Amino acid sequence: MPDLTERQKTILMLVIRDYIETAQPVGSNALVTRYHLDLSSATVRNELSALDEMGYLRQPHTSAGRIPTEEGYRFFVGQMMHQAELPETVQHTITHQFYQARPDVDQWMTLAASILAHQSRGVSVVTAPHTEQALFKHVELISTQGRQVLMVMVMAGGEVSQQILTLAEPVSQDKLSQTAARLNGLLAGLAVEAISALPARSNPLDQDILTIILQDMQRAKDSISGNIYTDGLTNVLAEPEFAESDEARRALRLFEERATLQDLLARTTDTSSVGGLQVLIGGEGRWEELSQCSMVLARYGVPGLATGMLGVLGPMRMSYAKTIPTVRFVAGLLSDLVNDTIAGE
Amino acid sequence: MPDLTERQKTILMLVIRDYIETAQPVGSNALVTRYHLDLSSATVRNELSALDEMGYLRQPHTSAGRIPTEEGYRFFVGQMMHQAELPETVQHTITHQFYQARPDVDQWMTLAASILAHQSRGVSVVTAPHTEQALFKHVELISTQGRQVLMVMVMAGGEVSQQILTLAEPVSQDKLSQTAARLNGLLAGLAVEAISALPARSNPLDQDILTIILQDMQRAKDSISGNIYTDGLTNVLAEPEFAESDEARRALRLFEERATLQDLLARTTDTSSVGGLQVLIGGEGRWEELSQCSMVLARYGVPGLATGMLGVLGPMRMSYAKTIPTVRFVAGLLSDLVNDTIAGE
DNA sequence: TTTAGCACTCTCAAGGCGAGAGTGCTAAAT
DNA sequence: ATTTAGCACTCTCGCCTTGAGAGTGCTAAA
Repeated sequence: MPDLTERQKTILMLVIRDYIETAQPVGSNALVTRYHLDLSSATVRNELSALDEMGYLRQPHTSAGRIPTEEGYRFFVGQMMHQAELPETVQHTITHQFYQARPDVDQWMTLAASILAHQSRGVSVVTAPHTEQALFKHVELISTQGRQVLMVMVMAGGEVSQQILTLAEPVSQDKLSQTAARLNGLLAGLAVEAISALPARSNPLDQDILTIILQDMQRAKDSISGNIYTDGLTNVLAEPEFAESDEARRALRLFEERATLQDLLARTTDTSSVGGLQVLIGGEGRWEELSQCSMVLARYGVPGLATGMLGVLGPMRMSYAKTIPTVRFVAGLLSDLVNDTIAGE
Repeated sequence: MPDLTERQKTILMLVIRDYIETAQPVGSNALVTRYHLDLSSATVRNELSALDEMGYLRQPHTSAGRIPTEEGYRFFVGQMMHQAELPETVQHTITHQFYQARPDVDQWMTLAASILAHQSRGVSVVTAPHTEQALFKHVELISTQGRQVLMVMVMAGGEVSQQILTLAEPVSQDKLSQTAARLNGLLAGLAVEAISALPARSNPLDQDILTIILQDMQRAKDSISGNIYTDGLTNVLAEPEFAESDEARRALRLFEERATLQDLLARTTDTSSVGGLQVLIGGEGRWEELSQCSMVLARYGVPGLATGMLGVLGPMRMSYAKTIPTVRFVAGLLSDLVNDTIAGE
């Protein structure tokens, strides 16, 4: 990271911008003619050589143009990170789509994934907002048929978990309602730890349901509460660097295996950093499968209460100039929505 | 469809089986040596020529081996359709996995999709069981915060729809519970038509909720109630015929656009045909995107009450011998599960 | 410090060539 | 009337060569 001269900076930025557009190695001649530089190609050549030596650029082979290294991309992203803003018209379109959708977490997530994928031409991933505390709020027990009972549990923050239980013997709806009422009175506002510390209930039905509730809350707390929404998986196949599709397969498989993906998302951003973007370039050595890819990730929501993740995966030469502001904007939008839902008003 | 001699049939079957394995055009010589036929290559050549003329086989170019036409695949599938059975050990493994999963429709669907994709090495698609009648069963209204209310509606058959509503002004949980109780009494067991025929309610809150319920039920009736589960999207990228990935992209895109996929599923199998398999070869002229693909589809569930679809997409030379029995078996399994859930006991 | 000039390197597309695989046809064999 | 052997023919595929083009690094002059 020795200091670059202003001229080196601009040249580096131009090379990367050009390569992102064309996917072709860019040479000194192309650079000076295409961007009307007030320099000769020879001068540019010297600078390129310097940037090469400093590790920002490299040549796929001798006597080809330069392409960015991971370090180069990092510089590029660092430069543009703060300046880029989404055009107002696009902002309006996106906002509009959210207000038109049904007010339902599932819809929002799907929509967010769709918008991210379309805007960035990459693969999008969104996780539902997830309560860290897992505070009990309300439970309902609805008899469906015979011994089958539908349990719907709501946690503070609006997270919902539903499940079908099979009881040992049929129980009337009345009795179920009473049980639910008792539990609601008992558990309202409690966290997992508080609930598991409670003494066992005398009523066996109450105790059974309580156990299930505890399990569900634990699960809600541990995992990125299940659903991961993705979209645009085919976009990446259109990119020339994935034409032989072998690299593409490895990256896409990562997106199919939810467990690995969860791990990646969990490790990447800690839950306190809402608002900040993270750009992961080339897997950062930790994810073999992503060695050819980049990800732009952000956390949204209300820290400490309910947060989720969203991001975009693309080739390393993805259009950061478009992806970064889009991710940032959608993250902000989702944060607002979560805020509204939690605040109520 | 002129009649084939026995010898022609066996040769045709062998050619197709071989091509499915190797993805290479198969010639007369390879055929007779690899399968120890008691014939000379010249004889086989004559038969191949005949099968070619009848439209079951074709040559990619003069003086290459033969590959099956769509008609050929249809013959192949027709022959094996009835004989193929899944090995018992595999049956047990699959059954076991279902009994280990949580008893939850969402889990079942995910699992079914995963199993289908792994077994067939293709792309799987599963839709949740879907009530055709949409009979109201129960509604719950749970105040979450301020004017936000969580509505959970259960329909006969166990289909659940949940939604967050924003009321014009805050309403207490007591009042919500009363409203829910009133509506439950009023609507229990009614179908959409009966509900929309009801006179307007005097209580404005009741009327509002009623409207929402009606919307939800209508939506549940119309669409394949939302979720479509897929898995194994990357499998298809491993197939040699999709190496240049352009064909693959078109097919996969179909799977990403849920609307189109729903349309395809809806048109393909009518809801009465539970149990029967459908094999769609080469898009059958109706789906341009699938011109290089085949799909094995089945409907599961209880006809008239709750049915869903499941299937596998693969290259036209997919392993039907494995895919068909797998799809059939999983369809049967899901039917049983739906049956259990509905019957209660 | 910048630039012009030049020799050098490397890729990439196009063309040529030979091997190999497979066919269709004809004539002999069963 | 089938089946088979033999043979000429066709087409692909991999390999090589070749020439054009793009781009570099170096040196020496501005």
